[in-house]
Amino acid sequence: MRDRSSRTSSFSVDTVLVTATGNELAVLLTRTANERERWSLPWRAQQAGETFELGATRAAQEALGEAPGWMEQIGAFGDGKRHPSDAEVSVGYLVLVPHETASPRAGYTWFHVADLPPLSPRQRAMVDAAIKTIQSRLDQAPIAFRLLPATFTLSELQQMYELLLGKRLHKASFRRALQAAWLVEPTDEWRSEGRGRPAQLFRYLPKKRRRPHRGIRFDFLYP
Amino acid sequence: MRDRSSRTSSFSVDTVLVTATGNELAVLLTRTANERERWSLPWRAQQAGETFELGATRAAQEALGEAPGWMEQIGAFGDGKRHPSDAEVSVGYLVLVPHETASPRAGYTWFHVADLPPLSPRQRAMVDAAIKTIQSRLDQAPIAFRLLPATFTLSELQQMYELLLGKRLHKASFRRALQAAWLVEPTDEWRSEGRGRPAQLFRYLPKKRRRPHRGIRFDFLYP
DNA sequence: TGACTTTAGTCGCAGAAAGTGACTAATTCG
DNA sequence: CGAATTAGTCACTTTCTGCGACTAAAGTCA
Repeated sequence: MRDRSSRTSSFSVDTVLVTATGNELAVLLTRTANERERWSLPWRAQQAGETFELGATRAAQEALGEAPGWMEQIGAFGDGKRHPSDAEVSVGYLVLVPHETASPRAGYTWFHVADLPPLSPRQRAMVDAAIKTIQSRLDQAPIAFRLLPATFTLSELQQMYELLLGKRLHKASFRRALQAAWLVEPTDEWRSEGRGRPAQLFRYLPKKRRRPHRGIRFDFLYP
Repeated sequence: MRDRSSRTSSFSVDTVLVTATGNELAVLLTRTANERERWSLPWRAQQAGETFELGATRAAQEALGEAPGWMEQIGAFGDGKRHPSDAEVSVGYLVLVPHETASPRAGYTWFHVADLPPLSPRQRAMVDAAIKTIQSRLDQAPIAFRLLPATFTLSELQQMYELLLGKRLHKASFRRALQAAWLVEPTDEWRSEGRGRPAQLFRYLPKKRRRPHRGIRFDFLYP
């Protein structure tokens, strides 16, 4: 009855693993085995009866050696564009990796997003969609915290936001907004980073109460 | 070799057509032909070499008789959940339909989102994702305008936002925010709707210049 | 006709939030 | 010790939002 049980399915799950290195975003790539000199996102042929999430988790785990902390589907990609597999359709996942745990297995390399090698057109579209997703969900999901270690200084957090937003932020304003949102709680640890006054370490505080936020925002990004 | 060549491909494109009727959102459904008494989203088996967008456009066109004005992919759905077709994967599209042009062809019926008939689990998930997409992108894409006719009064626009946001808005604040965003321009037409002072008609003004909007918003929706 | 109702559209104030520069605090370097 | 460096806070100004009260232009009804 199911006449394709012997073949793998005709679609793949691809992962865009993103981390932040210093002052740039980076994406994890691996060399394609069969094709000519090319790089590829970590991907996986979808197994029957396996959820997309599980497939993406496995692909990420294979690349990093550990399970990712945060994942979100960024859509289905196909449209005849080429892909390392012969899959008709690829489901893309954005995976955020804290820099501290960003030690890939052999064969995987981080590339700055501004300086990516050629990818298959379909995977290139996925990377672009992933970056767009990061920026558009920055104020709706704890993205910045998933790119930082479990504890961090407020300066590190601010730098992360500046990287993701692509603009400088004022220190006092940043901290005031952070306080109002109840997003972090202080630990009793401090870190001395060479020069200057030591900084207190904070951790992410998942929000219980939601602010019924004021106003209407007509901040259209599209024309 | 391709032992299913007589069949259509193993994935479908499904459309969640949404309109706003008075004070509720509605989704367009059609009866399934083969299965027992059930309703279904308009869907289409994906043709080789056809983009998802084109497939979604065709499905929408078949249901409405005209091309949709705005569309956005809401993701890939599968995970073993049942679907009217035997497709392993379905790509979902959100399609917005202005109420004025919302006259479906025979066999298609609008259902209020609060009162949907049973759907296949996969399509039910798509509808939920579509509604979520509408609300989360309300300030990033001209969603409200795609649910209204080409010209509209500001009161109609405000009612649309109130419907989509699920809360009342203050008239003066709404209009002030609207002015600041340069989203609409007045026409020289007025509409007298029975009682009361006639209202000026406005049209959507696609934005050229983007405001570099102030501040950081930590308005996390998720915990 | 003229008071009353209904809807459209605007004004201005009070209070909240964001932009900003200057300040204090704690550490390392020389 | 003083200069340099980074962390953290304060206070003032500007901008934005909530909101009530106002004017404007139509219909309704006695």
